Amino acid sequence: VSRLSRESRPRQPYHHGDLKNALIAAGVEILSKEGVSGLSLRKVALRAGVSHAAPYAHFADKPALIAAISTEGFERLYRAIADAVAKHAGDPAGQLVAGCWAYVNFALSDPDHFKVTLSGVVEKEEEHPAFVAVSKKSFALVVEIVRACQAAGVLRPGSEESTAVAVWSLMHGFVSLLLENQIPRSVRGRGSTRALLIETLNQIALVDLGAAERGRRKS
Amino acid sequence: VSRLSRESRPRQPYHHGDLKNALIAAGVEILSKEGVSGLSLRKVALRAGVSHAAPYAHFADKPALIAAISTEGFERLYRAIADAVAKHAGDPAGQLVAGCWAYVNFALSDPDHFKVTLSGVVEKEEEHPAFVAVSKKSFALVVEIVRACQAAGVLRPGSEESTAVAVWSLMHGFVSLLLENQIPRSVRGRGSTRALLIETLNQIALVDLGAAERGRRKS
DNA sequence: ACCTGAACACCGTTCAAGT
DNA sequence: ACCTGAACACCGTTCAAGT
Repeated sequence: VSRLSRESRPRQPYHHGDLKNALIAAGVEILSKEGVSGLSLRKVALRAGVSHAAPYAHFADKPALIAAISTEGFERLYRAIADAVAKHAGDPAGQLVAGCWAYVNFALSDPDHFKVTLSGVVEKEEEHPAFVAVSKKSFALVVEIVRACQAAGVLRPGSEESTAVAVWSLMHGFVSLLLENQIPRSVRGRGSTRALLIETLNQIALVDLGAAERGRRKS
Repeated sequence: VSRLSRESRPRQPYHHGDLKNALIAAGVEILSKEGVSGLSLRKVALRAGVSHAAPYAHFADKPALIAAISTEGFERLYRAIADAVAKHAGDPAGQLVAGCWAYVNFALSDPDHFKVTLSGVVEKEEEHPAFVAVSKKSFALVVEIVRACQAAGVLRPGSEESTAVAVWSLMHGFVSLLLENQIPRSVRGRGSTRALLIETLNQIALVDLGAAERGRRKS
């Protein structure tokens, strides 16, 4: 009998379709709502509606689940930047600003997911190929933006990769310091987060990246 | 009798001189050796030679101890940068490079202490005035370096504070990405960490910050 | 293959009690 | 004031057992 009922629902697993992804989704949700200190495997299992030991059928341990959550976050980030780049095709300065703004926006809208994504895996990267893949893809995207900006005279000429490292470092540091409240009120109070971002990017650019925006507002 | 023995060792507390600082030191040690995941209040207490409940006489909870460890780390960082600045008095470009190198060095020599220091406190800063104080002091030091560099034509003119935010962001992002293995091998393999730092700083500087160093090597 | 329930070691925190 | 020991709720992980 049991064999027959199994054959009648051939690919339907035990509990519900896709526990692995349900666990990742539950983890992301808890992270957003309760922060990293509230993220426990037992709570994730409870939210997914399974026993506290069930996750071990899909993840070796807690760090493995966190790696999956990080990968999910990095993919979101990549898509956000890629969308920004697509929306400003043919406008390198616009791509630079929009791409960076997407980075800032992701971090501010879901700080804990961002933090886990960019500083949660650390060791044993080789065990998480999907994470490494999206990380490489993202860096390649930054290199692409930098190349277009260099050709348009928006960024200095020179090694694309070195400049990409500088741009990403500048952005990542800016966002991190923002999240950690390390940017003094005297600076933060001077304008919107977006204005502050552009002011910061202007330190590395050869043109005034805020000019287009201000022009648009005036016209 | 008990009153007499207490008067004979008047300022000698119960167990040993200064448990509060002993707990901080124990925490820093565990952090360096076992990483942030190995840092538990119970282990800290054990290492300091007291019961697991004793820390609560000095710290409200675990976050309070972590805040103290962060403050300690930030003070180390401040001293390292201040030393670098002092050693290169009258040489703004040298101060910039040496100050940034001190930052990188602290992060690489004790990654977990660095990470906890710069992204461990987060909430309720107003409850940790010593942390806020050293953070402000550090930012002021960066502003000072920036001012000297602007006067010497090493960094662009403009708002000192905005430029300081950019310099610190660049540095913090660079170090963070380095620690998280987010800088591709194709870039990291091109030279020493110091050479990579200078290449990154050059993206924001008006002069070649590596020139002095290369000149020194040749002469 | 996928999941449950009991079990173990470890953790943060509280509290009555000791000096 | 400073510290101990017992206690509680929660956690990560393992494992025999169930379907």
